[in-house]
Amino acid sequence: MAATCEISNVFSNYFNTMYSSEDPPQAPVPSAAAPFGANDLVVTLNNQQMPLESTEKASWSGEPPQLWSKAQVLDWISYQVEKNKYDASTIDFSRCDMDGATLCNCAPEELRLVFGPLADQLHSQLWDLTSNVTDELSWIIELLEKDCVAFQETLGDPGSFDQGSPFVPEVLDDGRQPSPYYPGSYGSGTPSPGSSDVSITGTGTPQSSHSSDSGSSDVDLDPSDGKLFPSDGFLDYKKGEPKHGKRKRGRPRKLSKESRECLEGKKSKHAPRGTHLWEFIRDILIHPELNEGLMKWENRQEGIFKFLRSEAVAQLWGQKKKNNSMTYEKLSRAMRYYYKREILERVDGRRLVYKFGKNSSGWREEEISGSRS
DNA sequence: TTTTGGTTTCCTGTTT
DNA sequence: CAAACAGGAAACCAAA
Repeated sequence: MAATCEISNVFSNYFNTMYSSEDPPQAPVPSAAAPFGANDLVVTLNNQQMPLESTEKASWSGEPPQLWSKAQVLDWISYQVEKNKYDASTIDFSRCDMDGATLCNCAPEELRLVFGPLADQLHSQLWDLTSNVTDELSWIIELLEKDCVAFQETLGDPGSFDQGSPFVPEVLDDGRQPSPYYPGSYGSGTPSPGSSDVSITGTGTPQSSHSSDSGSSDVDLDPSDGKLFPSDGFLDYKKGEPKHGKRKRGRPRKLSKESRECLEGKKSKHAPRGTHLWEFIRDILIHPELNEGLMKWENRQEGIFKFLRSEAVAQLWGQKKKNNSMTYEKLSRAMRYYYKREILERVDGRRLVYKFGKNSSGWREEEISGSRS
């Protein structure tokens, strides 16, 4: 039960944050490659007090603007006004009496008449929302639904998660409690905005040659792939071997009794290449509103960061790769391979702490803001 | 079809 | 003692 609620919260909050955290005033955004204005989030880094509390769901969040009611439109406008510290007295609210569809049809000039200088901001936000919501939404909803089923089935079997459920908040090592929700922002397959645009604007490092593939949309959940977390028990699947024919990637696990249970018909298809692990990590880090409790910067300038909830991050990565047996141990092995490639540098003596290396990109504030202009 | 990059999995040993 | 860290080895898979 707790787990189910947790994951629901995760995604609710994911929506809230993703769809409510639009462009800050200082940076309007041509982020075609940045789904749901992901880059926007970056610049709000220091704005800890978002107008909308992360735990509070905006009426309009998670819904395509075209479907907003008049009330939702007003909510959204109020939110924008507040977020941008805009002087609401200059807005003619009587002219805001429109539903989402009408709002979306407004030309920038019309918006300007009503909203003045805020209009461009609104228009750009609206554009982002309308163009980005759909795919992500369906992807995540599908994931959520399946997760719910799976988790509900899990509840009677507390031991199923040998790593412990990442959705149960842990006490952070700094003594803090993680946010009340599980910020599963990334796992939902954020199409790694930086992996395409940010990487390119980056340092022209070696990986940029293939970052196009890694940056391609990784919203790779084929809607027809209803077997992501099969309702007949992904937990069985997670421990087991895939269906006959193809073996699960990686070194074969030793056959356990759980494995054998899975021999019948559980999916084995792995996610197509998408975001690389380091990009996944980076993207969690550069969305501070979403990753609260998962990871944090130790030193943003130097690219030093720390895992706060290592197993949760690993689970999220596993979700993204459709591999529910991912653990921090395995994730960290992949991280260690990055040392050689200088995507990461060692940080000796500090547990769960890593540092971006010279072959990484897209995490520096300059790069991020640079890619937006 | 083969090669290759990027993991994933497993393992043993070491360090914190 | 548990959790992380290290890094070798082997396997997998998608893309080139």
